[in-house]
Formats: sequence, C-alpha cells, structure tokens
Amino acid sequence: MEMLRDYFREFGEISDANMDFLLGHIVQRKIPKGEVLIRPHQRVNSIYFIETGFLHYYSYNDFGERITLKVVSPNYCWTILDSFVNEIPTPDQCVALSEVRYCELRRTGYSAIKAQNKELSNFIQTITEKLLSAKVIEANRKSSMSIEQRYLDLLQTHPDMVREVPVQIIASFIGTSRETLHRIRRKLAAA
Amino acid sequence: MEMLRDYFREFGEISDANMDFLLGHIVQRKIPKGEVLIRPHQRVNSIYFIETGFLHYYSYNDFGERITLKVVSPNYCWTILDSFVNEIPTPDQCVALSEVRYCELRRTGYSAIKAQNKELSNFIQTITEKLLSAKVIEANRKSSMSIEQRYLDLLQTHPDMVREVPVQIIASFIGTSRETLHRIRRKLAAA
DNA sequence: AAAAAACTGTGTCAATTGACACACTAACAA
DNA sequence: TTGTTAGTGTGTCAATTGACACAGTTTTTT
Repeated sequence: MEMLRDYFREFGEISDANMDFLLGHIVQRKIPKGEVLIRPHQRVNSIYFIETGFLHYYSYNDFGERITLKVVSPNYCWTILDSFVNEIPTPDQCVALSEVRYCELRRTGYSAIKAQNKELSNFIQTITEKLLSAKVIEANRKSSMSIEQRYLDLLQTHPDMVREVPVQIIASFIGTSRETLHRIRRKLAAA
Repeated sequence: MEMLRDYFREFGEISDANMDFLLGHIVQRKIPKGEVLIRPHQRVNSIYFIETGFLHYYSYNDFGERITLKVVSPNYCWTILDSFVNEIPTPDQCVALSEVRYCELRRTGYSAIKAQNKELSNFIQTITEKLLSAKVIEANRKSSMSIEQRYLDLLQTHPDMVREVPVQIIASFIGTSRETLHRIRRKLAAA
C-alpha cells in the first residue's frame, strides 16, 4: 500500500487521519495473467491503482478491429469513468497482460471519502482536476506526434512496457499496424 | 448569459442563490475575427464559455508544423487547464476564427465559487468529473475512428463548423492534410 | 478600386502504409 | 513431452498519403 500512499502524496498534503481513512477503503488484490478484469457490457464499480504488471484496456471499432485504448502500467490510477460515475455498462474490456497486483477502491468507498470532510473532498477535487489536465495534455501530445515519435516516447517513458507487452498491442496503442512498428524498429536498430 | 445558465443546469441542480453567485463572477465579452485570445508563453487566467463563433486552439510540433488541438465551438467550455490551475505559461495559442461572443470566469472567481459553500464545491466537482469522463471518451473515440469517419462525425455533430471554418484547419483537427480531406469530400460527393 | 493575402480545388509523383502470406520461435496446456 | 496456440520477423504488392505545383476564387487591406 506504500506505493499508493506515495502516489496520493504527489497530489498534496492531507492529515494522517485522513490518509488512513482513505487507505482504509482500499483493498489489495492480485490476478493472474490472462484474467479478465472488466468484461464487455459490465458495469465498472471500482477505481484501480496498478502496483505491478500490465493491463490491456481495449474496445472494438465499427469494422470489428480491436483497438487498444490504453496499456495500463504500474503506478497508474485507472477506471472507466463513464461507467463508474454514471453506473452504466461499458462496451469495452480489460484483461491482465501479466500477473497484476493492484489496489481497488469501490464506489461506496469513493463516495464515503468525498463525503467525509472538507479536506478529503478538496483532495478528491484536486486529483480529478489534475487527472483532467494530464489527460488533455496527453491527448494533445498524441495529436502532435508521429507514430515513430510516439514509439520513441514510449521507449523513454515506459521501457518496461515495450519489453513485456506484445508488439501487436504496442502497435495498436500508438495507432499503427504491427508490421509498420517492425519497420520503425528495424530502422532505429540500423541507426 | 442564458446559454451558460442552461449549460450549467445540464450538470445538476443548484439553488437560485448559488446559481446567481456563480453567474455573478462571470463577464460577457466579444472579440473580432482574427483577435488573439491566448498568445504563446502567456499564462491563462480564465475559463471561457463560447456563445457564438469559433476559436482556433493550436500549437507547433517539433517539426514546426502547426497542429490544431481543438476548434472550440459554441456551447462549449474551454481553457488550457494546465496553465490555469498551475499558473504557468502555455506554449500554445488561441485565435478567434470569426467574431466570438463568450463568457469569462477568472481564476479568482473560480476559487471564490469553490470556497463559497458545499453545494457549489460539490457542483464544481461534478462538472470536473464529467468533463474528465467526456475527455476520455472523446480521446477513445478518436483512437478508434479513421480520418474519414472523423470527418463524417464532424459533419453530423458540427455541420456549422465544417461550413464556417477553413478546410486546412478542419483537416489538421481531424489529423490529416487538406489535400486528403479534399479527396474524402470528393469521394463523398460522388456517392 | 486595385493589390495583396488567404483559401480552395486538383493533378502528379514519390514515399509510406496496410494487408496478406509464410517461416520461425516461444509459451502454454493436455 | 508433444501438440497447440500466440507471438515475431520479413518480403511483396496494391492502396493511401503527403508534398509540391499551379490556377482560380474569395477576402482583406491599402
């Protein structure tokens, strides 16, 4: 749970009592490789924080192609917010690409934390605001980078992911085919 | 200001007094076509709500190409959150593509609203959460659509934008060149 | 009213990409 | 251990794309 505590600390200071209250609503779990965390048409009732391993979050487009929406890596907080907040089913799915250790905060816990006191509700507001900001920056960066740049960026920021996750999935994640990603790799290896 | 009032109502109910308090911190403005709303390396101190007209929000990538990050259309709330929240300069810029009428909420007003009472701070939390959710959905949709699908989607959801905004900018927004967008248009016209 | 600037439409050509095919290797289950 | 499945690397070819060039139109400025 120390990893999650540090993750929270990055967003600001809160009292020890509040931090304990917060962490008190969270449980640690572990799932094996290949296990489905979210199946299609299911409602997502938790927020997840990944400690080790990788999750594959994907959906299918109108042509039936599988689209990787995110490869969730350690030290990252993830959920399908639309499903979580509005309590509606999601068409997407999420599978463990390796054994995954994670922390889970259920909806009831999330509500309790927000309602507990002012410091905690402000803390949640701060986190939500920062996540929104980060998401916008990420989307903008993605827009302005070529496929090759996105791959180089992944190599720098998540070398472990590039090593452990199948090329097909990495390729789909950065928005291209596995063959094109091979060409990029070959080119980079030659240089 | 009625348009903004309706926009807020979509996010939930608040008391008349709180709605008045909220709107009391907002001023209406108008800028002519071509006017720069945000210049590069400036700090963004407001949240904007567009009533009429279009804004062009863009940056430059490593190759010096201008990348359209967003064409902001009416009934939309926009800012550069990273700059607004963290009070840091933004490298991006924003220009009016036509005469634009908008509402402006400055940082001081935003803070005052969040601090006023529980209903308002919860209201802001709800809005932030929904915007985050919407942003994630938008990014995921974009990932799973082809250029042509994105154009068809724009035609459906923002026909006015497609009519009034230069093709170059629309093309850049959906992630292609103006020539390719022409080809798509020609193909669609033929069908 | 004339000149300049911005925007649009289109053709050509080289470069990039995706789709397919196939051989090879690694991981996993019976 | 062996068969099966999943994943990787590479070559070919057709289709798509971006870059460039240029003519025509609209908008803005002087």
